[in-house]
Amino acid sequence: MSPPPPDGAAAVDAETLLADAPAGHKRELRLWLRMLACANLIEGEVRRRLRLSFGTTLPRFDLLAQLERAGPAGLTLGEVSRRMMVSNGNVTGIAARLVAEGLVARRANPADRRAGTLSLTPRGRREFARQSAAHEEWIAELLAGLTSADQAALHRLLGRAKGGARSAIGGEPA
Amino acid sequence: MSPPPPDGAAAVDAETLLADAPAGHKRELRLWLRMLACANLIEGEVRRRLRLSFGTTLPRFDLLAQLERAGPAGLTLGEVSRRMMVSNGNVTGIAARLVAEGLVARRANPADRRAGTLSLTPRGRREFARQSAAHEEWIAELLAGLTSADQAALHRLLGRAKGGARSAIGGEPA
DNA sequence: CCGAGATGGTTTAGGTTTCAAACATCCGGG
DNA sequence: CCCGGATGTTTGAAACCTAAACCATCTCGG
Repeated sequence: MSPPPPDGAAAVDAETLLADAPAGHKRELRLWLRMLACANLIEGEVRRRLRLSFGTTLPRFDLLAQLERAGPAGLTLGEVSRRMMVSNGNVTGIAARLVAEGLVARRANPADRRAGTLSLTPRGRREFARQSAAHEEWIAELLAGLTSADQAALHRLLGRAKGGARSAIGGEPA
Repeated sequence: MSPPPPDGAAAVDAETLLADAPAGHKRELRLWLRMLACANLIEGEVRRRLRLSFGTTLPRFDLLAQLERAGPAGLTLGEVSRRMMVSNGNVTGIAARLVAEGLVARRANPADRRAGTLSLTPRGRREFARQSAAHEEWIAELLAGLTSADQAALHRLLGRAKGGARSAIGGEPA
């Protein structure tokens, strides 16, 4: 399992990781590493720009997006946690910071005294509108290397990959 | 009893986020959200399995992979940082834990007393071999929904996307 | 009414991550 | 030789993230 690594390459990233796996599933591995590198590249740039342009972070932005999308009724913490696919304890902290910044309001639910409901303040709504517009431009810019047809094909293939992964995760407790 | 990993959640995920953006670059946005969802789905499952099967984490695994690939000469902390595309301060902490666990050796460089060199211990090499084999199987399993042709096409498109993003990042300090 | 379990949230402990600032060391010019 | 800048690493603060333990409340059966 330790092939003498034919050393070389100066500019290396995660993709070069396993240039020569010995046996079977080398192709899948390379595909995965490329997908990961691509997603991390874009995500990192988005995080960087959110920080530089708005002094915020991706989790904050995502939470605001969920509330914007949910409308004036707002969401409970648990609902936000499910939609963002993160742990509930995580949402507690992010929401606390957004409330402290005045972008999100939190009020108690009279019907269920356990649940707190989050919603955007007017300022939060305004701020998210700014951020969201910039975010959309950034993504378009970062994906500008793809033609329309490329985008469609990629979208379709990723859908298939996502479905396969989801069934592999949910279906088989290997 | 906190709900199991926030994966199941039949209802909504990041993709549903912006079902109806008003204006221009909706298509790119949807593509990006799908890519992100797909990568996060797989990455999360890999993290989960690394934790359950080996009691380790993805960054630790990645660092071992870099050292394995680098061969017996090892790498400096800075070189590892560049290859993993993470900050140097980050590598300090991860390496410290791996050294404490006995999987990685750290020795001073007589030629440059600033730089520390990391390399795998025999135990580290053995342990990584186990983890790496399992990891390769997992990836193959998680991507099993794709035919060989799908994989090739996806690989090509992601390469194009990655190149475009890279040039958009490096080229224009917008 | 009352207790058991389910559900919503918070807290705690451990890791990961980044940035910025400090520190250590090397290298080159004067 | 010595000073300044470049380079390698560490440290500290703040945020994020999870899992697990815990608390508060709700719901439902008896």
